[in-house]
Amino acid sequence: MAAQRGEGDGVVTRPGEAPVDVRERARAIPEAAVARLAVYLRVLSGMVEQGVTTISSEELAGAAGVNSAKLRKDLSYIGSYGTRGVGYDVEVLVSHIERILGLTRKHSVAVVGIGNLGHALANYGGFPSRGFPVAALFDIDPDLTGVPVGGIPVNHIDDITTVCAEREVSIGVIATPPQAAQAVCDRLVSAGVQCILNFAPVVLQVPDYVEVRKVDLAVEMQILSFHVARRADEAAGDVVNGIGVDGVVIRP
Amino acid sequence: MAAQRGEGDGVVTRPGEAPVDVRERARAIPEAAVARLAVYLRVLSGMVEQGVTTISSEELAGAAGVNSAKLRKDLSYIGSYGTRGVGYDVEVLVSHIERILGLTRKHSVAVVGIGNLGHALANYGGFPSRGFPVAALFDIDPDLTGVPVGGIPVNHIDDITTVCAEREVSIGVIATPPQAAQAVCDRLVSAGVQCILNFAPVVLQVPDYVEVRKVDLAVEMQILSFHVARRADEAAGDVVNGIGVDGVVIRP
DNA sequence: CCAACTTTGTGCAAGCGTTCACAAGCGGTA
DNA sequence: TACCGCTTGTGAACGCTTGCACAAAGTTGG
Repeated sequence: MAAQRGEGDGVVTRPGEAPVDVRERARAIPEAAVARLAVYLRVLSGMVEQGVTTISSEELAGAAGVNSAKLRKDLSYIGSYGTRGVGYDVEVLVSHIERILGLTRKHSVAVVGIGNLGHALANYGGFPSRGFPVAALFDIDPDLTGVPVGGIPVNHIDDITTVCAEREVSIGVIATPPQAAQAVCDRLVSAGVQCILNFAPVVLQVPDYVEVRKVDLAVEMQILSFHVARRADEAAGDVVNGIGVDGVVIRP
Repeated sequence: MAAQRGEGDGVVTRPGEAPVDVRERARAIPEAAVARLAVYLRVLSGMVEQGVTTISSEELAGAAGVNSAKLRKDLSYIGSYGTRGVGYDVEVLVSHIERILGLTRKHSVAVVGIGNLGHALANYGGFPSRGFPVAALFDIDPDLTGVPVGGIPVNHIDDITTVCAEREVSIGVIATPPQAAQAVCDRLVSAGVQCILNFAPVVLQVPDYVEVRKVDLAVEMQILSFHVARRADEAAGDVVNGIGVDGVVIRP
């Protein structure tokens, strides 16, 4: 445990070759910055297509919807690849972000639960085009077994363990009803899948070494609902109390 | 600006009635806590169905996958509704969280873009059952106009403004291809929609008063990819340096 | 070659959010 | 009633993230 962090151990003490390598760097990147790097990457990919070769932090930040200082700090986590007075070379930046995000390897994806959402995910072009080929589909319904969806035949969930191991699936996507989610998750884990994207509205229990990200539509809606309510209350309440927005007093 | 926060201004100084009301409280709840409240609510709803009447912070925290201290702090933002030595009354907690999240009103939803994802969303049972009735669907394809999806006929996107205003839509969901997203967003905004849930992989430009939340599948996958890569590098690197997981030294 | 201008990379301080630790409060029991 | 054990609610410390502001470093033009 104690040997994991710090700058005085491991890599740095070795004199030869790269002094601070990707691995050491990757470890230090804040989670929040990683999420933004993915956004920058998408924006930059669009730039490449438009033939843009160079971009300043100000421009890129604007396109990504963040503060330029934050953008520069985020990029500084992955190294210094900009040119002062000029900006960043778009292609260089793209390749470095891809490297840091681990996109130089393909990550096979398995989708479990071929309902409405599962269908949408299986057909979603955004996955394969960004290095996430869908390698397997699973459902509990025997009638679906063998039926191709998005070009891939559906397997039965009893075969998750074998098929996932066989096809070297590294990311499992759970799009099942909530009741089935934990059981599916357990199977994925026992198949060696270490990363899970969970669309089912349940809190999954997994071993420490498994990374879970969840997308919960109901939660997203409720957060929006909160803002609607807050706004309505603010408008009503502020006037009632004789105080308008920004503390401006409203005469009765 | 300066009059917005603090405890010595506005509401608190008024002696009568409720001393600190919902409005003032809602404003102070951190965004992160709001997201968790929605999760607590779902867990609690499950508890109600199981007939559980009382629950401790420790139990609820476990079920929601968070630290119990964090849970208590989150609940403290909405008021003190627990009983020391006992725990929380499940139903009381549910009704207070619903009130804070603004779920006492119905929030009509419009889904724009009836492709794979749009279909899935239109048919998603989780929306109406949690107080988010789907009131309108839109697509650019004239062939889809009038066709019912999930019981609701699809309208053409040219009619967004009128239909949304008419049906009092408060939340817009964008499930279009990225190219169309900004234009659709602009229409929703001009229809008076103040909250948007965006599935398109673009950064939307909106006025300050509009709340946007985005769900970006590619970004989620890339974050997972980052963790896969980091883990692989760690394992490889640590062994190369003669140091295994948890700092255990591996003899050569 | 120098000066003026542009843009990066980063030290630092402020702001949030999380976690700890414990006093305060409640129910049960003798 | 007085005590005991349990659980909440919260002040305070800590750590992560953000935003500012500026030195460093590069380019361009003369």
